[in-house]
Amino acid sequence: MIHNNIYFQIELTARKIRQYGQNVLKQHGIDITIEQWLVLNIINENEAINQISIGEKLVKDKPTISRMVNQLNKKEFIIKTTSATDSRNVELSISKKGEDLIKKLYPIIEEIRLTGLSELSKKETESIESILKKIRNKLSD
Amino acid sequence: MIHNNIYFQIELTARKIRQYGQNVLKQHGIDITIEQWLVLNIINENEAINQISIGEKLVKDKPTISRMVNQLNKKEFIIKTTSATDSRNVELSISKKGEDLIKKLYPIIEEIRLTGLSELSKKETESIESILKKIRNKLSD
DNA sequence: TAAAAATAGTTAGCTAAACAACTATTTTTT
DNA sequence: AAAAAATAGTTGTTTAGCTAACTATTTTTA
Repeated sequence: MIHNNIYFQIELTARKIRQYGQNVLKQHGIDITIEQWLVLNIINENEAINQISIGEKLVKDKPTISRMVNQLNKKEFIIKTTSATDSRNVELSISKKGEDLIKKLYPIIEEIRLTGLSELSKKETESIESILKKIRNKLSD
Repeated sequence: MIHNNIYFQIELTARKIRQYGQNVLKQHGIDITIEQWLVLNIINENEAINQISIGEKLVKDKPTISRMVNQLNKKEFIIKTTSATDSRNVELSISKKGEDLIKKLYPIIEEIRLTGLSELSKKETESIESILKKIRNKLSD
């Protein structure tokens, strides 16, 4: 049966995590998706980063990052300018509004993380990390 | 850092699995998505099933199933009729063309499964299953 | 039995993932 | 210096997931 399939369980768990997280953000009245938060957080931690670098960190392709960055820009959480030294690159930085959101979000994101992971022992944490990595490695050979 | 986050790793692994699987299907020249295959397989194993039941098995909502079923119908892999006893329900069954595809797909799907999971020990398999379940349960409280 | 509630399915609108094709620069090669 | 290749980003298309709103039946209940 399908439910015994590990692939299915991984995908299902990923969906549940996203659903749960999105729901908590909604309850707090926050207009951002989990994925957009990941991007915003990276921009906050890396001054003048470009989109390719964000893609490398999140393992996502150029169009996906491009669209998410444009969402964040439209919502005025970030500032997007063209690099003065290489006009192919954009330089992304966080806005005041973005900083405020980040501050508001930190405890909420932490709450989301703790909710799902709080009861995992150190051993279980290490175990799932290594098994997931093993699966990814086999699929990348 | 983001890569140490278990949620991120689960989501990343789910994406890798889908990418890898989709790629193998493409290499075999097969015009179906992984998700559509899951639906097709359930229809193959459950005569006259309706869409709600498929949704329950795959833990997906009505619109998602509706669209996937319509794709399969358009590609003529299934036959979709209205139930004679309750016209709210559809009755889905596999077509000859769908049966042929299923037969062709079984070894390919098995190959995809084996590729990622072959080096997991029985203990690792049980371990990841129980940890993923634990996470899902905590998120559903 | 008539009204209300539940059920099955569809449609619309949004985000994200993946791919291909494209523009516009910058760098490398010859 | 001119041509070719590489790089950064955007746009278009398709599929899937999610929510909300909708139609059309069937079942419940008052």
